[in-house]
Amino acid sequence: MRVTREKAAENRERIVDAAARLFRDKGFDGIGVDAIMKEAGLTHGGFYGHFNSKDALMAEAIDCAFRRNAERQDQAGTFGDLVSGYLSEQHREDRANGCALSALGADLGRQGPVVRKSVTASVRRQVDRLASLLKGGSAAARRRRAIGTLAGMVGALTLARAVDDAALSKEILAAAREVFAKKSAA
Amino acid sequence: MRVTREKAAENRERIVDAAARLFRDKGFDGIGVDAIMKEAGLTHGGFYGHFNSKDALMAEAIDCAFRRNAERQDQAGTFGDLVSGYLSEQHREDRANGCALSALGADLGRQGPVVRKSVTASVRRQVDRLASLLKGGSAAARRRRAIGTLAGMVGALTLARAVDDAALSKEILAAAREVFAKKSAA
DNA sequence: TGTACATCAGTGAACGCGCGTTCACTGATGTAC
DNA sequence: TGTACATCAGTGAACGCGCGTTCACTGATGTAC
Repeated sequence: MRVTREKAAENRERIVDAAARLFRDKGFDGIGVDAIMKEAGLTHGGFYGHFNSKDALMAEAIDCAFRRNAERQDQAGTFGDLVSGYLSEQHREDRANGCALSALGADLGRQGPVVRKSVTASVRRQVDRLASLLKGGSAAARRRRAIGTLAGMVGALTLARAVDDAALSKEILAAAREVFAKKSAA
Repeated sequence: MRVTREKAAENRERIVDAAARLFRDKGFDGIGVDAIMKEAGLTHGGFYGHFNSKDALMAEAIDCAFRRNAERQDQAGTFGDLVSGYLSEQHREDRANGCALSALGADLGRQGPVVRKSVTASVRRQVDRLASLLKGGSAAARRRRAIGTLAGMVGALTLARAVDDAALSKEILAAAREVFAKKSAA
């Protein structure tokens, strides 16, 4: 049953959107084309009318995830707000809509060139954004501190999610907020 | 062909050892029982004489990986040495023998209770170790800084491996060393 | 505007491969005498 | 110490399932007149 071109384009978007969430939630290997299509309200057979492969979807999905998060961060005000929001328990619980770097972590380094390129662009963007919110010190020092902060954010969230003890998880986030979100001198 | 009990125990160790390296290198889903057994010099059929499931091996393998790294770190001298070593390009290249937290990252949070428990114990141990190497400030402040440092280490290595640009990867490690390895006041 | 036909988005069955797991078998080891 | 038998670590074929991918088909949309 053919649908309008408009509707088809909307379906495509829904697939990418579902994939962006499901990949972050379950990992690239934790979710199949079948489940993604079902989540998008379609059947799996139509998948290859929209994408060449699961890999191609992974690339688009991660791009989508990065774009969404970038838009959201554009709203967050200060350096401290951005870092604290990232290191919140809410973000820890919401892998599906959170930062793709911490949701997919080490697996990103094992992906193909298209995904890696997207990751690299996103890391650059996030470093620039953090650096732009810092004051004081040389530009080089601000950039160094931005990199360290991004690393701390990604690492702390990863650890807070990996650990099976609620108190320790909470402590990790709180300590990281203390260390990274404070506007101490650069 | 039966082998001596001694040889069988040694074979078991070789399986765990191979798994510990291969899982870190390729990810839990990136390597199969077949390949692990081959790496250990055996055929896949014998696997279930040693382990109940691939999951059971994952738990033992990650435990083994953590133990090895803990032993190695017992030798590293100062706080700065430990952090700099972790944030070295050599460590970045050697996923298979490096830190399991950064090698498996977000996937750890999706594992079963046995793996998670092992991860939690390792995180605790590493935080304690880092805190014990810090001087100055209250015990609580040292612990906070230890947590922040561990997060920064894991995050920076993850990012350095995820990025596809050699210069940026190098810069991330260098910046993280600058931010985290320096013995600035707590 | 209406009709006839071509197009093509989506469906659902099927394919093929990889992988975790099982099993009958082998033959060297371990044990009982 | 030597012999006979039971045990069991490892082998390799096979099973079954899931998953990425393909394909013939459907029927509504888009287009040509």
